[in-house]
Amino acid sequence: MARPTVNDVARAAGVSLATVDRVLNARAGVREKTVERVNAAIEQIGYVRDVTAANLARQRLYQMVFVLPDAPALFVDTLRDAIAEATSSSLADRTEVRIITFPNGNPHALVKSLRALNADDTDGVAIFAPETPHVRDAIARLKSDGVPIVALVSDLPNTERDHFVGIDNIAAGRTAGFLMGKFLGKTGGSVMVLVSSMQARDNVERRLGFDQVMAESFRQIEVLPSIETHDDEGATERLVTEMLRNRPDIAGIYSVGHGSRALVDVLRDHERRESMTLIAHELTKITREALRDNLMDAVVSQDVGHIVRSALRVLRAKSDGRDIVHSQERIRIEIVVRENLI
Amino acid sequence: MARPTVNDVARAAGVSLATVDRVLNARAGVREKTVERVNAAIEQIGYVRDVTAANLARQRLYQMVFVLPDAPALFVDTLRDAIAEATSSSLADRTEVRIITFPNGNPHALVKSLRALNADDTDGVAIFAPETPHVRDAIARLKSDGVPIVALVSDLPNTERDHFVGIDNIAAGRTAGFLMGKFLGKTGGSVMVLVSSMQARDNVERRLGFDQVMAESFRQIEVLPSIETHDDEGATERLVTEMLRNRPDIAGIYSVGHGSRALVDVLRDHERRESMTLIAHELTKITREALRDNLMDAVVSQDVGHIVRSALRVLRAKSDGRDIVHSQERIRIEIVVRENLI
DNA sequence: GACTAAATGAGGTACGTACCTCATGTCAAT
DNA sequence: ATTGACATGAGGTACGTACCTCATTTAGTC
Repeated sequence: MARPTVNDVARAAGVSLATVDRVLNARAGVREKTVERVNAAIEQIGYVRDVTAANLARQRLYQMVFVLPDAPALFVDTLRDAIAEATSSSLADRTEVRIITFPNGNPHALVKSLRALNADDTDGVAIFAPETPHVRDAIARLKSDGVPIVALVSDLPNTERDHFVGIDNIAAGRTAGFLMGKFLGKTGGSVMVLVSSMQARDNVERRLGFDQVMAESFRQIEVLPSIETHDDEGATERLVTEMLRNRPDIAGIYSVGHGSRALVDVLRDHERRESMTLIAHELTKITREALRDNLMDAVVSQDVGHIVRSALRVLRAKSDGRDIVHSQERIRIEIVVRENLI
Repeated sequence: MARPTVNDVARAAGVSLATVDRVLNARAGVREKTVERVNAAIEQIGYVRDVTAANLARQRLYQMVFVLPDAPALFVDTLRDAIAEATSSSLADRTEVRIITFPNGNPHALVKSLRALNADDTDGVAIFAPETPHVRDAIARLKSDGVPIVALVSDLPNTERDHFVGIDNIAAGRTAGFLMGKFLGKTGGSVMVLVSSMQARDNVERRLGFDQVMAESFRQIEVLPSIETHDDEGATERLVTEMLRNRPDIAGIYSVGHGSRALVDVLRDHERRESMTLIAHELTKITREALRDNLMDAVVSQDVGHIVRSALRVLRAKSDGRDIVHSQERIRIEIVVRENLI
């Protein structure tokens, strides 16, 4: 009944402890046939390495790095808070977390930061950044150095990142579209769409998914072209105000990007506030208050706590060459309304 | 920089390792003043016990028990699957899981099962059962034996359970009500409500929340009295079929309980299928398919995987007398629609 | 069969903590 | 001053694994 140990493996394989150790830790100097015999024994008696004992013996300290932009969007702050919270309890799993911030929209600064990292003092990197050629190169270098890398929130599919921690943004856009369609109902109307930037992969994908659903299931609703805000709050306020003045047919607003402060500010005291259906992404202080005040109807979000914990789990696993449990690492697309706000 | 150990504490407090050990493990034979000195030193140098090393030394094996009904509702199977999945990886955190099943609606069998448990071979119990006087007594006995207990899915507030792992069911009902109101829109109509049993606390609370929101925000919708199904599929089919025949004003159906198979079966080929708004609880094989097939509009759910993992974490913490991180143990009320189905 | 290189074994220490024993210290009551 | 009770110290072993050294065996080559 008791869990088998390395000594049991040694006995079962008819070799010494030292040989089992060499096999387990992939050290050289063991004949292929012996390796097989040991592995067979491991299989047969169901040995599983005691990771905690191993880490204790190894005096393992995982040194992880999060790379984030200093974008003015509140979502990034939320993410940063989640990292801070994970850090406070990370001591328990021998994980040390550093955060590197790079100026928003400055790929050179980002690349410079990434260049400072190396395999000696970092066991894993989680990156939230747009995919540019420079970033691709920097990631390739880190990978060739043997540093595990995960993309955070926005995927980097054309790089060698080991894993993507975040939601399927097309599906997130589809979800927002479905809700918009259902909420607007038979009457229909037009929908204004605000995106941060058409450079940001997640924004583009959400818009794509939104349009898909609208075309498939809600033909009575007209979706207007995207308005790019570039996270500029002043500009956004002007654009939204003007749009609302000129287009009485607008019945809904879909905020695709990571920040919705300006939009909420405009609408809070607007005369059309009551009749407007508002759907945004990411649960932050702003969207939370807007939901509570019945100003916003739904928020499509992702749990940043999960994202951070998942990123750390995946990086630790990759760093140890272990497999990950995919079902546990799937990040859900959450729908938050006034009533299930926490 | 390195994490302080017991030896550092001993040095800082000016006592021996043995005394620190006595203090840490609450063993007798240490003067009050010395205890204080050691605790001060712990505080000052920021010592945190290495739980993994401690468990290794202690050869700790957490023996946890889940107590579940054999209700025919699919949700219980889903929960059982989640426990099975958690069990497969529980080896890593020295946790052994047993499942005890009791016949649905038979409190005596349940109490008999609980009586068989004792502090010697169980370090924690997670219970999903209705709160009856017998159950209360059984729980009180276990608690007086020093066994940590958490209520699962449905709370047992009048018992001495240490914690409740599950959602706020009033809020869950409110969420369902909000969606129903939004989906039905200005036109309104009547809503049929199906509950498993008015004995089940979670069902009652959901119904309560649903009615609250309807009364507050959607006065144009008439909510009909609850229909009790007692998880009897044949009876449910008859009741629903009849109701739909007699009441052309019904525009929505809210399924409060843990099972929706019969409801889905009736509606799948029903002529009014298209015009009906359907909202149910718990993501199972049945509701999942119904969402996918556009038969159901939304499911208000709770992640059983989280519930199981959270229950185990809480029980381990209680068993060690450690505090729990409440933010991590909060179970979210999830809204699942066709587009964010995983 | 002698030589060499590679493979394996034997045995140790260490990680941070738990838990044990035995010796020695302290203090107050007698 | 002696006794006894209690407090504390010293030092050990153990948990399961990593990693080290050195000796010994084995396999392959000539």
